Amino acid sequence: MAFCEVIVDIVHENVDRRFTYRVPDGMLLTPGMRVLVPFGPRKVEGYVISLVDRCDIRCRDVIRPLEDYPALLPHMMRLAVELSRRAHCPLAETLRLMIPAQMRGERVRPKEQEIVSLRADAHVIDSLTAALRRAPKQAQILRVLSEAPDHALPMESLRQAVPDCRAAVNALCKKQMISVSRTEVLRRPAYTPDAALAAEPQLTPAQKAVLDELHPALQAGTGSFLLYGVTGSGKTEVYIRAVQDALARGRTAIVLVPEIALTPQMVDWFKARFGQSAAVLHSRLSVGQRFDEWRRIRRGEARVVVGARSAIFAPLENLGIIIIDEEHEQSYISDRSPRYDAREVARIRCEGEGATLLLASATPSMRSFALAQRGDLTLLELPTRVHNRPLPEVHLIDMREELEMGNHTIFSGPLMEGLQRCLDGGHQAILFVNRRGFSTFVSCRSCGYIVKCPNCDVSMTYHQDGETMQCHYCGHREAPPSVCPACHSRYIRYFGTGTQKVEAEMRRYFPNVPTLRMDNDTTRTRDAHHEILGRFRRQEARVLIGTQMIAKGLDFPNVTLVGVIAADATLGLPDYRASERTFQLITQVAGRAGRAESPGEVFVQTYNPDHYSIQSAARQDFRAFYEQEMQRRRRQLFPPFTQICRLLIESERADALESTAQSLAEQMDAFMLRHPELGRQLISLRSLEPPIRMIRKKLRWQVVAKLIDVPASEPVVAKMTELSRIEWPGAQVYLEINPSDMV
DNA sequence: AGCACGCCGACT
DNA sequence: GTCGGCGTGCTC
Repeated sequence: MAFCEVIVDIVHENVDRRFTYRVPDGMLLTPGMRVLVPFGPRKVEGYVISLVDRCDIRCRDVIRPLEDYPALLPHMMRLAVELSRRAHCPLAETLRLMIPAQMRGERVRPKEQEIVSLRADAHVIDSLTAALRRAPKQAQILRVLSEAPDHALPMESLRQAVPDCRAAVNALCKKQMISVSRTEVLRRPAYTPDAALAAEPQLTPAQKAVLDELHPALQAGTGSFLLYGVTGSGKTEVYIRAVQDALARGRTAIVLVPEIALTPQMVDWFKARFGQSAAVLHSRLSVGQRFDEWRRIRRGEARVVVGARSAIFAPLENLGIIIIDEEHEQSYISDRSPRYDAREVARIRCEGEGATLLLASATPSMRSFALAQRGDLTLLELPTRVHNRPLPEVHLIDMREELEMGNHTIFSGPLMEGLQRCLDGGHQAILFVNRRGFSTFVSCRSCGYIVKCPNCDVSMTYHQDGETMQCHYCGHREAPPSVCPACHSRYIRYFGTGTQKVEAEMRRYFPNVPTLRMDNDTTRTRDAHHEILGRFRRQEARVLIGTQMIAKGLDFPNVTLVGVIAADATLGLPDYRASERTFQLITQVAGRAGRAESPGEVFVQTYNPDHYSIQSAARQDFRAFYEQEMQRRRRQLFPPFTQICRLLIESERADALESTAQSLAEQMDAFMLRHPELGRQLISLRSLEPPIRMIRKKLRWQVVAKLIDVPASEPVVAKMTELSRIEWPGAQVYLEINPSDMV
């Protein structure tokens, strides 16, 4: 008798264990296969964990396998187990990460196509067609098929060549002259090969040196590296060569990039270099395309996977290397449950599968660089740009001085002059602004009243198009008031700068210069991203104005000027990483300038010209920034020296909010009291109001624990995880670990 | 998570 | 007398 142990696809503690089912005679099951099983009164999907040959209790039969192959490879199952252990979540939750979401519930299936093929030999066709004088359709079909490659055509194409051929096809089938078979077709994303992209550039000595260090590690299937390469230093070519190295030894590779950097140009480029063996997973694929790419990987047909965060779960075997580009990006942390950090998953996969890990960035994260300093990662460097092109010259502009000199516009004198020079020289410019919209707040000059969103505790942003105020948290819109709701004065004014205002000011000072704006508002539609960048590349506009999304990865050879309108906008956020983010943003955006022959110039406008993150970004001096920031983190007990865990509570009702918060704080206190040995792991435990007290009509509160870093503090995190998973009456509780902001 | 079983209020 | 409220408990 054969039995199998199954994890049912239900995410709940109560059923987070193995259930044993009988494998009916003749049913072929292996571990990793997905099955349909009876579960109480209903049928649920499940994952076969193992096969066993005896079972003590009476058990029910597996209904059927969902696929005829194991969707989960053994090492992927081990990965799911490890992740569920670390995240304190049910195994079903992490098993779900290992397959395309649509595969569950059979919401996506393989696509099949009817293929019509000729059964007779080619040389008998002529005589046959002659015999079919009275059946011209049949004759035509035979002729078309005999001219087709392999004497076969998809039914669809045949129908195009020979309209209304159904009856004739059936007749020929009966005569056994042709046959119709069903074959699976892969839905592949459209791609037109571009020979120009396929060229192999000559490696610089620095690139060669980096690859020489990677080579032995790849050979041994070990090693974790941090590649610190300045903007424009040719990191991508290093990735490609390292992947080629892995493929050459029969192994496979994953290249993770931030979704925002997965532009069509980038996709085309990887396909040009790796052809059919590359699978590209990005958010613009259809459900079917994603599923088919996944299966191509699963079958070993694709051996290089280029994709965003979730591609870290690509079902590759024989993994040789994982490369994570723009390693510092927050987008590698999943915002949905189960929360995972793709960089952590990569580390686990590399260790478990004997692969090399390569993290890379021009602005490494504090955490990774600290690991490199400690020797847990091997530091590799590309300190100069390719072809010895200089890093752009950065001018820091003190906007307080501009104000004193009577300049009340958003452009400083030096930026204006620089823009004029750049445009006169026939070049292009990028202006970076941190906020979308026109003005960041609407306020009364006589009483100081600030218009707030009725659903959220935040100020409304004025948008020029449509003359509305918008809430960037809940999307609420309303018309701006003409008189102050508080004091009835008519002195309502708009303050702060967004992308729309910069666009308007550009029109005012440079009326004949075409501009493009790229922010959340102009990239709503499917291909808007691609389209805007395409137009800028074709020089249809001279100036590109945009938010974060233009800061990274873009490579426009004709851009010689980059302007940062308000460099300190990110500094004021309630986020221990605010300085880090500011440094990264300025450095990355500055890196967009002077990437080809003409040198670049960068203008950074700020009200805090003395701040170390702005100072070191202006000098493009990562190490100086790193040293200062690490000192501050150590002094103020912030990550990576500690771990911040926050229980965020949301509720429509103040009483439910309060009672939940109180109960959470009490339970944490009680837990700490019960475990005195954990006392020294806890730096602080506080229950306090967050900076934004309401979002979408939901009141908010937080219980924040500051802990000495893992693993000793793990039981505290486990307790907080447990508390966050409880159903709280009238309130939602979310656990965040080292949250990206504390609003 | 779902769904059944089970024990108390307002209705044909 | 029944229909239905949602509390508790189980699912191989």
